[in-house]
Amino acid sequence: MEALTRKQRELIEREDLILQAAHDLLLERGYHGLTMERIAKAIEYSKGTIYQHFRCKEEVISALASRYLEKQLAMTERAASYEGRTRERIAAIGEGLEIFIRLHPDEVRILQIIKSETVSEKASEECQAAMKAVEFQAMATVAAIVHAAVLDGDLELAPDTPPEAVSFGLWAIVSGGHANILRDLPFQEVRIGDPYAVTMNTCDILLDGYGWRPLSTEWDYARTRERARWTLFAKEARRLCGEECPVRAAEAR
Amino acid sequence: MEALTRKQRELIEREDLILQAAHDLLLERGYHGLTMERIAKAIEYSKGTIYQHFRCKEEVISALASRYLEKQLAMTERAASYEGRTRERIAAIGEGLEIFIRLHPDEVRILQIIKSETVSEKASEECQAAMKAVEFQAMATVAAIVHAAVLDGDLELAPDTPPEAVSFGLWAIVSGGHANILRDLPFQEVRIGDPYAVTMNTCDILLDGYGWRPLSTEWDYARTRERARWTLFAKEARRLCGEECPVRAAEAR
DNA sequence: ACCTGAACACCGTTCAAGT
DNA sequence: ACCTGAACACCGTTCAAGT
Repeated sequence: MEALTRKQRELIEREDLILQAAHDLLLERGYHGLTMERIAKAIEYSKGTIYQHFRCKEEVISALASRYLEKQLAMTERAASYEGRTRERIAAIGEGLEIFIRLHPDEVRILQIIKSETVSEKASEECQAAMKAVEFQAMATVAAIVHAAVLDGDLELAPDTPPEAVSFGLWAIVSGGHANILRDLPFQEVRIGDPYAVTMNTCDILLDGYGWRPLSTEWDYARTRERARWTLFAKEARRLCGEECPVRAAEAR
Repeated sequence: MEALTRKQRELIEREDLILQAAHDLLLERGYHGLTMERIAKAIEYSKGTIYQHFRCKEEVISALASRYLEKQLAMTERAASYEGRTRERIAAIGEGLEIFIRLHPDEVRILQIIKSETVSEKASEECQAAMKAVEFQAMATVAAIVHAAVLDGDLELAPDTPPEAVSFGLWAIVSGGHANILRDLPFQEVRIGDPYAVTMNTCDILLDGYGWRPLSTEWDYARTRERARWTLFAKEARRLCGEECPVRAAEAR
């Protein structure tokens, strides 16, 4: 329960330096271009020092990924607190995730690097377990809302369908969709102008399929998202956009 | 238009050897355990010889992935030929993909390794373009069925929804779902007994959401899948299962 | 003409020596 | 007590020498 010693603060600071350098290298030069030597040079310490913080290169990347996952989880939980109908809260989470990936495509890309076995095969069990725990937390948050919807009577689930099946489906759409988006396939060629919007829309249609009321034909979830965007994620949203931002519109007046 | 020379046949055969060895190593020892030295030893040629076939290690893996993608595409196209309503053909494709991943989880795992930038960042442009082309072909096959459904009147799409948006959604569910399945998360803990079944069911619900007739409440798509399984994928299905196989059931009589 | 494996460059990881 | 960087092991890639 002590305050941190100067030494401890320095250690934390240095860890931040390492992770920041790793992030930059990973994006500039890719997985193979990220080397311990280059991290060391960037932070002006020797290679050996990095090993006081991390057991191996892959655990550096894992640590980065854990950070981003936690950021993502924080946004999800903030979104889950949206005040409104259960299905609106799901829409708010979707909005949060979309803002996150649009704002930090780099970090999502790093998350995908880490999820591939290429990296995880060398990271320690603890590291991986920690990451999976964060993901499960996010799934649980969504499942709790599904459960609430059932209790509210807004949603009826078949007896063999646990609430987690719904969150599994949403998660598959979002993670699968974003994975494909980041590989920048030529979407325009197939008339998919905005793959983010298509991903969100797919979630809406899925929940319509489940009969989760109010259906997207009876309720304007685009409005819900917009509201969530400016009540819960105003800071992030402002960083993200130009014209469509009410704050700038107000300034223009 | 010549028949292949003996030399050419030998080259092809050796390429098969290399890929087989790479496959085994990748699964036994992972990406970092796959080395050119070990491939060379396995095929009883020297390291240098491998470079007559492939430009670098990552292209060996790419070649493997291309093979598996083509196998997957072949199954998809076979499934697309299912005789029945448009939505049944989609169900048949789902069945084909499920059989594929159940039968060759290793190959799907390798596909995911290759899709991560870790590997693709070092593979050549041609290699990557070839892979993306195969994936797009699969998307196009599905989109064509969606289009046929619209023409049939079984499906109405909003004016801003191209058929590809539907195939994008299905693809996201299947690839996202399977990616999560292969990371073997503790699904039982959240009452998801069979994540494959949940993935397929999510696709059904999505198409219900789109209002693609007949809805899954009006038609028994489990039966459609079963029929597709035994008319189109009998060989694969037999390799896959024990009891539920009609052929064995017939033998038991 | 084709194959080999020594040689090279590079990288992750360790640890004896230095402060 | 902490940091350094030389040293080591290993791997991808090349290419001169061999058949």
